[in-house]
Amino acid sequence: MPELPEVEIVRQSLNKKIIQKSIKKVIVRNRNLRIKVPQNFEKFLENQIISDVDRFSKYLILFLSTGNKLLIHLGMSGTIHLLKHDKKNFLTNTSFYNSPKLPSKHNHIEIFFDKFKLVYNDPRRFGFFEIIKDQYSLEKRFEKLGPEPFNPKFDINYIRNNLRNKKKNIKNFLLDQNFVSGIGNIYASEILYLSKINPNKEGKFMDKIECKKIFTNTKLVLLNAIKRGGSSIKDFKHISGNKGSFQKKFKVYQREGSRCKRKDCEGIIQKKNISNRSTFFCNICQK
DNA sequence: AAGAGGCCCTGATAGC
DNA sequence: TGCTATCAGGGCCTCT
Repeated sequence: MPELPEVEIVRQSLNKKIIQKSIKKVIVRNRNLRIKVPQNFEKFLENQIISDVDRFSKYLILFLSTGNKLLIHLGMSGTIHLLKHDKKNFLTNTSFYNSPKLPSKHNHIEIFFDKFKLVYNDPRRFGFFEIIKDQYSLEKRFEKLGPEPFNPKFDINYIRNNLRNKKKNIKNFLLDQNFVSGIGNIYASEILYLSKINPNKEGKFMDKIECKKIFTNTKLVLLNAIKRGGSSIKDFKHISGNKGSFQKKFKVYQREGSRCKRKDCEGIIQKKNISNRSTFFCNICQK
């Protein structure tokens, strides 16, 4: 589900609600996430105050008063919800408000604050919660990841130098988190459409102008998605249950068989598997 | 070493 | 109705 824009929307909404709040209680119902939730996970969180909520790429980072950090990844199907809880009973975990928007299954982790609780729901369990001890370990954790598209390091020369002599196609480059981090399967197709570049184009055949388009449109697509509250394809995104609207702006994603949206183009949007991920592109204007 | 493919997991949907 | 197959927004590991 969540690419950089969706995770950024979650960060913003969490930031408003949980900063300076104290964690009263943590309940883990299923430890078998992508990374096993350790037995002592709860003790790292209980009685901690959240000092900040940050994001890198598709990762959320909650800063705790001890200096520990809680790293959260939503995987494919993870969602975070904030719900009121019955204060009298929350320690016994019996009587809760149940938001109609919150699925009844797969609520793996619940973090209780004074007046509400954070619920992590994730049917496929590709997401994870991980305690990171300090800033150094955090940097270590991310050291192999490439820069975000907004990082000045991600410039035209960086792109050109990485693509040079490479057989790997540009779609796979955009999905490669060690090259640039934060782009996922939806926005990769959208970026290539805006750039008029065929997703199968090999890195070594990308000229300077095309690299410049990648540089510009990567930021453009992600920023527009953030502005619109992200894309809600299947699940809801926001902690409130509200949906983003960027999916209405998709030029190619899930539009196979439809006409290309460029005024002067007669093309039809194609769907093709590239490295087992569905890829959408115009058969005429993406060269 | 680079790059392709398998795999982790559940649920929704399509087709028979 | 109830099977089976396919696909889904991610990323790590293995194999060639």
